[in-house]
Amino acid sequence: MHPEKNSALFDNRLLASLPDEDHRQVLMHCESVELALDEVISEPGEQIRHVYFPVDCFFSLVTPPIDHAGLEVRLVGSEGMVGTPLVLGIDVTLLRTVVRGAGPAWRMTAERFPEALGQSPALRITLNRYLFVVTNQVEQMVACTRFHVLEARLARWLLMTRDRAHSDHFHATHEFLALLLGVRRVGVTKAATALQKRNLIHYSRGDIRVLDRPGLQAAACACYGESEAMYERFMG
Amino acid sequence: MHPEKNSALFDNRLLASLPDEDHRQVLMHCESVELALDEVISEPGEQIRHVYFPVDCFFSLVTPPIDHAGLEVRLVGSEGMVGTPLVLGIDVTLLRTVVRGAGPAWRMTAERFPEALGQSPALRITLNRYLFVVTNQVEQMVACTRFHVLEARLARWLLMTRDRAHSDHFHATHEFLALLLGVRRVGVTKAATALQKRNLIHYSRGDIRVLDRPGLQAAACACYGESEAMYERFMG
DNA sequence: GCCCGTATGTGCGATGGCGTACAGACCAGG
DNA sequence: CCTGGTCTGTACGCCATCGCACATACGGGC
Repeated sequence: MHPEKNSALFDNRLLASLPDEDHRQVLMHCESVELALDEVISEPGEQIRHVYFPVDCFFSLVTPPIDHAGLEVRLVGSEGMVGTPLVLGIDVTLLRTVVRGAGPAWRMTAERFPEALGQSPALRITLNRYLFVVTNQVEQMVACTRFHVLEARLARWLLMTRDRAHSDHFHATHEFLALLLGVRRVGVTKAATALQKRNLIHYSRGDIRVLDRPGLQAAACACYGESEAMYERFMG
Repeated sequence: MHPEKNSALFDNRLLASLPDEDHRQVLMHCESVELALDEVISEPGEQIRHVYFPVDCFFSLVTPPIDHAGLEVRLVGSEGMVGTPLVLGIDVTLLRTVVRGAGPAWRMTAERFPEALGQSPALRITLNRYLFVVTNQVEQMVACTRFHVLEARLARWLLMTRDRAHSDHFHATHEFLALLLGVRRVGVTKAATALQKRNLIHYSRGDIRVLDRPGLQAAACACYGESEAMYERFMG
């Protein structure tokens, strides 16, 4: 665990935005769990058994491989939830969900979740809004992935991960990043080297550190800011 | 209008799947409208005034331009609806919606829509499922746009449009296709020429005709089949 | 029947990413 | 302290697409 991290400072933002009464009621349905790095929460086509409200951990949601390997389409941290299909009453997921940052989360069983939704209109409204935002972020990502060069996409990913890790310091090898971004490992090495040479980041054997956040944001595509702004506009 | 087309044969699939009673009730809230080619239904950020259930017309939903021009992320015909954010209780859209195939649709005002949703649980369930499918199709599209070459993507687009136009014959210039697919016009010309040389399609000055559907499907990426299969699995 | 605008075809150098191969660098465990 | 595995750096030819420029082709309107 990184010393600069203090989980007690965080809560899940979706739950925190609820009125106290609803907040308490929802948490009564939840249990507190500690998630381990690289733990697989779901495989494509599987039934959803729990929804997760990350407190100080985060997840990577990856498309199933069809022709090629998968591709990361969402990064979910304490600003979101895992198990969104259940908000629509659907109990399967078509994405692979992996823990990318270890830490605590609230967890609710899929059986209890509809009950919680029924009890708290505020929860319903919040999660509906969240679904809207996420959907639009993914739509945006289609364009981002199409138009933006790897270096900018990598910078964006680093910023998004930094935010969700609540730390400038986190873990990901070039090999792994290549899988998430849908490019060759060598491509990541080149892009990462470029960012490092500009003193925006430092890395070594999977150990990544963001040195210059504003600089990194300048190197990233506008999608980063757009995406955050969209969240704040509808959820903030 | 194309002679091979007969609108009376079609209905909106989402509405058609409802129990008779619900179907009738929903239609009572609707008015029948005839949409014209290139009519703009919404611009990014605008308030939604109507939802549309296409009967024999179809729409193109395009992301807002950020760095680059937009990019088509959805094609909606009689298998779907326009105005999906309202299903989540949100009355703005962040996409540009344009009529790509003229024809009839059912239309309901944004004010009446929540009422209709409340009256018919079957409608609610159907539209929730539809949202789930669409979301996953867009996620898939991130990967498709990333990995597949233009010729395959073009073939896929032609097949999807053919299905939604209910005809092998429809209209789109290379210039326009380039905008939707996020590539140069010249790229579309090259890809389309290749498909034409293989006798899969014929085109001339924006007039496109699919000659060999199975052949075109073989030329398209697997995403086409996957996408259709996903719809059938959850909506069929 | 000519003309002009729209649509399509072609050419050329540049570039970002691909696939593969191999070399160095670092760390943990025997 | 050596060794083997993991991670990172570099090299080379190839390909899809880019950006730009220009050439042809078709067809409706005067």
